[in-house]
Amino acid sequence: MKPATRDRVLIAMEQLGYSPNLAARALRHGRYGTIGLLAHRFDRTGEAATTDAVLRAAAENDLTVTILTVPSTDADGWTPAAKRLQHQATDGLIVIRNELESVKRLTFPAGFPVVVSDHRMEGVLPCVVADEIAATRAAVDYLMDLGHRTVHHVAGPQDSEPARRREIGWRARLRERGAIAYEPLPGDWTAESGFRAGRTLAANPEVTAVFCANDEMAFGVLHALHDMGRRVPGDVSVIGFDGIPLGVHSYPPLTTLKQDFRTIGAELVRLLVDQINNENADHAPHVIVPIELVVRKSTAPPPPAS
Amino acid sequence: MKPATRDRVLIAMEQLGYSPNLAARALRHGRYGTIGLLAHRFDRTGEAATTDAVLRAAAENDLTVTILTVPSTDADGWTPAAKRLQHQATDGLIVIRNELESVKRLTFPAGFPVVVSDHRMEGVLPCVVADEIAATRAAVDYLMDLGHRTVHHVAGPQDSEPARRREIGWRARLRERGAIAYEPLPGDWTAESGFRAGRTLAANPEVTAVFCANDEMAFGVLHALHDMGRRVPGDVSVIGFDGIPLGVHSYPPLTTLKQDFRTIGAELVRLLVDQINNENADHAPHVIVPIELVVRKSTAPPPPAS
DNA sequence: TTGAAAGCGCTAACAC
DNA sequence: GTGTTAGCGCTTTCAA
Repeated sequence: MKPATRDRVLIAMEQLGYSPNLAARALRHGRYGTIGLLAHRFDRTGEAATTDAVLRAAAENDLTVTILTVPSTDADGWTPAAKRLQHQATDGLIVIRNELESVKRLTFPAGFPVVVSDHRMEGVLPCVVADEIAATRAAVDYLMDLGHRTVHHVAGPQDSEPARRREIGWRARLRERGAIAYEPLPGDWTAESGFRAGRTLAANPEVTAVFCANDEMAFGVLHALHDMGRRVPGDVSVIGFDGIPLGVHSYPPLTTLKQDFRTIGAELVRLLVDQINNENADHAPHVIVPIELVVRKSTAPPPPAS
Repeated sequence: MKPATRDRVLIAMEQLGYSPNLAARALRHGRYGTIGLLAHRFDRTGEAATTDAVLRAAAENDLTVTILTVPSTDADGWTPAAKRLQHQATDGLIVIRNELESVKRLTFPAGFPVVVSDHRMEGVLPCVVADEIAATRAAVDYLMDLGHRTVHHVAGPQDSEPARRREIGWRARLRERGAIAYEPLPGDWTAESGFRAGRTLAANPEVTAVFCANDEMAFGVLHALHDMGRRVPGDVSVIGFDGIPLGVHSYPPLTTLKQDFRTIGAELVRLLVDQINNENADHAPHVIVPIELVVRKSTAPPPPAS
């Protein structure tokens, strides 16, 4: 076909407002050019950052992303959602943020491409995870090397696997170094829960270092510490987790364990595309993305008195 | 058909891993059961919160949401993206966060359902917008009633319509009340840009009140103010915009203009569904969502010396 | 009540 | 190179 003819057709398409019918194309092709993204909420750090990264990576692969939120954390919420999504027009599914044991309950049709960001699926499903154990070790080491005798912990919700791993890594490292691991304070990822935990911590003069399972809770802890007249980092050091942008401008700027969400998103998409194309030699590949300790101003050696 | 038979079929479907082919159904039906969401990025406050709300509302309407990010703010980025999305398998499109005049350039096939969150499309396309003018008036009134002689402004990017409206509202109200509107400091929504503006403001002893076009920049301003030894709210009052959750736990907790993202998302979906069903009597309905002034601890009367 | 057939819009294969 | 046709999997209509 002559280029000129081609152009004329394109122009005619434009004028008539014609565009190919995607449903028909998908029907013929057996592919939708769309991947599903299953998560809990999209207005929180981890989900939002990962979603953004997945969207970018998908765009580079000429894939559209269809999103399905899951109403509640409770186990029953997941399976119907997964069902619905797998019955949607998608070529595969990315599951992020897995609370509880819901993931184990997810059953997919044999051969339906799925990628998960959950440690518990190692070897079962392809997964991409952050190296949370190494990160918490680094945090504990950093604080103890500064001279702190132990590190207190504000934990995430108990039904969250990432929260569990952060707690496990923290406890294990303290034990290895012969420090006492005091019972962690319960949190639920929100700054509000961090604030409550912070009030308890602020009232305890023994506390010189606090490791929070995410940055939002660290914000709450900082707030409580200020409210109760304890100085950061003079009296108490605080370290967060995730590396949210606002952490650069908290008061004081927050030392944190920064996740590489861009890489996580890119790897999730890569693994899924491999599966869709049947290009994965490995049955259940497992990518570990490192986490970086970013030292800012909320951490310092403990006060001399202590 | 007997209920028992029905159950047996359902069980067989389950066992065989059968699920209806959505592409075929969509082809037959002429509907996809999917709406498109067009935006810029999803890891920032406004986008993320609105996205989350749209997702919830869509779920309630048994609609799936397909997302397309737009690589850059620049005008050229939008039209191809919109094209791609309108060529996607969607029954309609929600466009959020419209930078520049890109929206005007968006042309859709006649009758393609679209909802926009942009003031400039009033009367042209159905739109849902926040009442930013009223909000900025409230902010200026609140600060001046506290005794401040004027209010400085850290603006958002000039190519953003919301940023422009916030600036216009602020300037107009100051004029109405006979106060001087000093040249606003430029920002780009990031805390980093707020930090830079904050350093300039902190160096000017005349400054007693600062209105920031979003909360993230307010965080940066607070940081700069602290760094340079100015007290908040003792020396300088700071007010933000959006009402992000972390604003409750900044230091000090941030007075802000809180947007009702949930309502915005719900209305966007409602208007779109109306269009898809041809139920809109009004050609280009226009919903205005109010913004609430939330007073926390970053604002107070000016210091007596001033 | 049950079954058969046509057709949605596209593309790949095949015949001209 | 150009034109025609069959069929993807579903739903709806019409016939038995």
